[in-house]
Amino acid sequence: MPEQRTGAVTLTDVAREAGVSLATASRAINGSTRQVGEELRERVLAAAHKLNYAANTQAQAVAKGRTNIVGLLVHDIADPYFSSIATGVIRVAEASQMLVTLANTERNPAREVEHLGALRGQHSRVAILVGSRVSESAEADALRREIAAFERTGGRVVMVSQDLHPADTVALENRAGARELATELVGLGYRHFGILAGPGTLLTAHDRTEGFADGLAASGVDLDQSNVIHGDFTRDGGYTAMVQLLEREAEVDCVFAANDVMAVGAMTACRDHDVDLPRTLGMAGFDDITTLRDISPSLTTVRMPLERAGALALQLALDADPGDPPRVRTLAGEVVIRQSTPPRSP
Amino acid sequence: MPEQRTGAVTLTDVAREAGVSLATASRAINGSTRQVGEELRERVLAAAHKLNYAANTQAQAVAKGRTNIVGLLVHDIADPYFSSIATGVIRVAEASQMLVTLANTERNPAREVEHLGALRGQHSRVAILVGSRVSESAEADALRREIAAFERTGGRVVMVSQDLHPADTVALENRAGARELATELVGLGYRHFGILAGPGTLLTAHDRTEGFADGLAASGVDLDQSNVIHGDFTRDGGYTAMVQLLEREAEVDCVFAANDVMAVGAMTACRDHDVDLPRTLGMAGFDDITTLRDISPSLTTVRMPLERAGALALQLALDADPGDPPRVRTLAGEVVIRQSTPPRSP
DNA sequence: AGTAGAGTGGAAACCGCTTCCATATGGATG
DNA sequence: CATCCATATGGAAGCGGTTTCCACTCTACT
Repeated sequence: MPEQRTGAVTLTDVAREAGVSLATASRAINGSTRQVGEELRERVLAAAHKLNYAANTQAQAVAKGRTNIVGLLVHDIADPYFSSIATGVIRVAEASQMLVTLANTERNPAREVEHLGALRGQHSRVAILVGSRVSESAEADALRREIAAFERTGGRVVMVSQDLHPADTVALENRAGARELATELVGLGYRHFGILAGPGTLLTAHDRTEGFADGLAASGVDLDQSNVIHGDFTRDGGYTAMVQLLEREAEVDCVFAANDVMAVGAMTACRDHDVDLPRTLGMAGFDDITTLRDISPSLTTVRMPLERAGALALQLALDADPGDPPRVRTLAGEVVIRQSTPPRSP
Repeated sequence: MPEQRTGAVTLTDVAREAGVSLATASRAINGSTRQVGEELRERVLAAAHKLNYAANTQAQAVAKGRTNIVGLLVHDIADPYFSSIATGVIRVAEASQMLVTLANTERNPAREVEHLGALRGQHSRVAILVGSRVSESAEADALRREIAAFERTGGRVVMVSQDLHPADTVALENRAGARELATELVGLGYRHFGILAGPGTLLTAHDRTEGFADGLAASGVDLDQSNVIHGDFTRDGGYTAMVQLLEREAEVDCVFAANDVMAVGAMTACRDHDVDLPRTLGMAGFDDITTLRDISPSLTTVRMPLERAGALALQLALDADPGDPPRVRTLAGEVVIRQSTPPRSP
């Protein structure tokens, strides 16, 4: 019986069982450039299997100076936007034998910085930060410092959002998508728009709102700024903002919500207030989250390849050698017209 | 300039900067039973802050023989059932300074075992396995072995599902909830039921289906077994099963789906086939996932405290000392009648 | 004054693994 | 047959921390 501190089977146990040195056991099991003779290799593997050996990854990490950990920071994993992206990350991670550690930042930039520090302590090889950047520069500076510290340890940071940090980035084309959506909606006959804009400080929300406004302007449609309602970038935020918009009793024939989650909340608000969607009011969102498949009326939106964005983020980091300059991949959206915005005859 | 292998700031750097020994620096920063003099402690902390030191958690883990990692194994993080539970786990983990590593098992018991082995290699202090157990005993045996191996390393396993392994368990009361739901639906006037049952091998699906059938029997209502359709425990599975049920053209006035995700898919199938919910057909689900807030007609279901189940799972593990006998907490559901099952006059 | 005891600091051992380096072995070469 | 080189194996030195053990100082008590 091997002496036990933790009760775990160690490589020493395996080596003893197989009657070889520690070094040989290590080489046989976890591979290396060095060759191990056929017979010994098999003896070691048999011993490992017999003892049900699982290598201590922490010890490996300390010895090798690097890990197979990818840290994933999302605003809220229960939000389908983030869980789709996470799915993409996880898929690639599994294929590359990497472990994913997950944290919710709850849309708080300070927590994001804090968690990134934790990932640095963990010596994560990759950190993926998903979600909109903010416009406040104090937060951005703190993040920039922490990114630098993280990369100094040999890790790679990837942002899935706006391209404004010196790190690999999967940029989602918010402005162009929103702009195109606006154009199409005008083409369908809508003229009087309300916007559920999300928080002004979130760049994603801001870009989408601006892109949409641009599109309207380019089509010669006026936007009444007082019909632009700010609120949280969440389902509840959408609900609340929609209620506010309804209370204004403004003449609006179509509402654009800066993301689908808000749009879905807004649709429920409409239902609760006996607004007949889509007859009296058009509605459009952004992202094409999977939830939409079961929402009725089906929601017009801009489809973003979310799962792909997550997968791409990790691939970007894994392909890079440490020290390589940051790379940026831009993913475009595609407007999808559905039942929630039937053609209007003005 | 400290000599650099990885470029990371190490405790040695901090100690040198503060002019103290490694031991003192360790005691000052990461705490211990030992006291460190006020002046030295402050010098060390100042040095750590100045160098932006982040302790190498891998090295700590190796030295201490344990980690602050909780491994979370879910079937599919993009499924709101699992992401709600995950949210609960993450919340408690953050409060306890633990890191969460996440893996999707894709409803594959073999992958579950494999991942649990990986968590053992990671020396996770806690492993939380979320999701239905299966009835095949070969898989169950493999899992049992791996659980034993995991606990031998000092870790704690928690199941969120059925209580049939020697591990801490948060058991969700599927049978009673489904039974009560059946009773209430009969009370509302429904008599001819269809069931979208999920896979027969998944115990959760099985328990809910049986509980529901029990409830019908107790209320003196017959269930036509040919109206029990099996399918995947997913949104698509619900959609497909519902289509099959519709094609049978059986006389059914209410459908029970074994979980909400299936029910939501089934509702969409109904819409696509011009079935007028809830006028011509009642529909009920199970779980009360958050998505339901925005589904119309609102869905009758059995509310399970999912986020709480996740939180409880981790608490259970953290409260326990290694070697304590497994504890079981049972969480009951609560029937919630909504628009999808209006009263019927038979 | 002498000594026990508490409190504080540093040296060194250790955690489990990888990897550098030295050594032994065998075959090819002269 | 002696020499050289390539290669497999083992010994031992790290990796970055924690913790034990010991030395030392300072107080309190007889």
